[in-house]
Amino acid sequence: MSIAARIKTDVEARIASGEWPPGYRIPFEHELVSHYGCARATVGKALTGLVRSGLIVRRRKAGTFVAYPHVHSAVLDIPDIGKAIAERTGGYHFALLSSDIGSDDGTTGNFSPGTPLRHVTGIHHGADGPFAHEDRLISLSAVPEAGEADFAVCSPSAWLLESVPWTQARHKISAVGASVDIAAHLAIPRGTPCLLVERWTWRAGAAVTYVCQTFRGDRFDLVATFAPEGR
Amino acid sequence: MSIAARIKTDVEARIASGEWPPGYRIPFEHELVSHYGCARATVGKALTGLVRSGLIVRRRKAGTFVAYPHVHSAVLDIPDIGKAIAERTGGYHFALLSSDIGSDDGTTGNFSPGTPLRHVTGIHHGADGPFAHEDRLISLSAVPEAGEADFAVCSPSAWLLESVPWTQARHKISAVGASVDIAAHLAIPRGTPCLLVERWTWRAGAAVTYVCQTFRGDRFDLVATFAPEGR
DNA sequence: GGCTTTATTATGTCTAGACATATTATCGCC
DNA sequence: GGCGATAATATGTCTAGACATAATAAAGCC
Repeated sequence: MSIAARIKTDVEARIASGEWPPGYRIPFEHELVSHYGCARATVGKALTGLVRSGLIVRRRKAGTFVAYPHVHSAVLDIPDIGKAIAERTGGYHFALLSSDIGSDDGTTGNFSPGTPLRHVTGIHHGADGPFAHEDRLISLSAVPEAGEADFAVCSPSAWLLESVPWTQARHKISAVGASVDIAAHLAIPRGTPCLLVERWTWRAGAAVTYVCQTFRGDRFDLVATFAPEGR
Repeated sequence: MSIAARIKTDVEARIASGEWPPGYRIPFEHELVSHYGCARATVGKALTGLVRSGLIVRRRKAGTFVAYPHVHSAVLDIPDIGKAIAERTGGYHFALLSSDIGSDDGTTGNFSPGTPLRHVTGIHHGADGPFAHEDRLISLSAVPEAGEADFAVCSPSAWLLESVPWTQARHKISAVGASVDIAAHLAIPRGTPCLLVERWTWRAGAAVTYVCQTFRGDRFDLVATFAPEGR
């Protein structure tokens, strides 16, 4: 493994572990240079790579800082649901349906069996009515603070974005007909086509949260733009 | 604009214009060094950036080559439909429904009015039946060769992937109920939830193709993995 | 010819500097 | 205190080399 790659890995590990939280100023280049005993260009290469992957931001004279996590990349923009709805409809609020604490029974396959979980369901409302249903599991072993959070005040999506740095995410996007339950919550007829977005998020290899969001098909679509760097 | 950025732009322009087609061996580093009068590290930086964006591939001793275009990135993998279907179902063929030549009447908004177009529709079949419906427009001003291509032999998706380097693409993903027409072609009841993927592709700023693919919701979903470089 | 070994070569990574640039902090002035 | 000029500093970009590495081409051998 090259020196630059090692520096990258080390910095990533500290960010993933939470040792260097979002907003933290990581060591200056010259400090990393003396720590690793390499040239500044090597440190620069490692940090430039981390900027590209969105883990850090750099400002001249000020230094290099851990970026605030956000669920999007340069190519597929899946922003915070609340923001997206607010932009489209001009209003937004999250209505909590249920919230309880349990543990993974091993049947879902999303977490290791026995993992303590917070289970939250709710509805995302736009200015003109219900927009999406959300069913979320949060691992309390990965994020113990989630046990205390009041999701009636702050939606789980927004809360997690603020609090937990993620290192890996996977989305599955499919089309389904609304179930009786979901249809009632979204005020649409049963069987109406809906966009189902499932997202798994990991931090440093540990599963953090699994969410299943059902969007009204007539009111939501995902847009992905591919314009590789600088094109 | 930095020297590295200029080199990058120049190389991108030649690839986008078709002057350097897929598979073409671009000048060696030392040739670019003498052409731009800069250090090898600067050329290396520019080319490394192009590797990351998937525009070129590099092989020691052999040189640097223009990559074959593919509709995917490190994060959102939307591969060739044919391949995807073949992998999932174990078989694949494309059945041409219609093929004609016309021009943009200005109502769709996908191309400039008057652009000569080839309009193709067809069905993607897996081993166990119809899988997706495709409705495609190809700009004959951007890709004149598309006027001659026989899409009964090679599907438009595969043909375009082989022939046209793209520089920008946009996807819109939504959920819809199958229309009467589409339902008949896909052998599903009318109104069945389907995943609608629309894709616009550009080359060097010029619209190349627009495609609207309707997938059976029960047989297809998209998966996007976010694992920014090295994570 | 077919095989293995060797030399060549283009890229991959690195160093130890240099100068440019953006931004912040400080100093002096009013 | 408020404001503008100035100095300090971290990053951005670059140079001219160096050695490592992987892949190819050539040479030699059976």
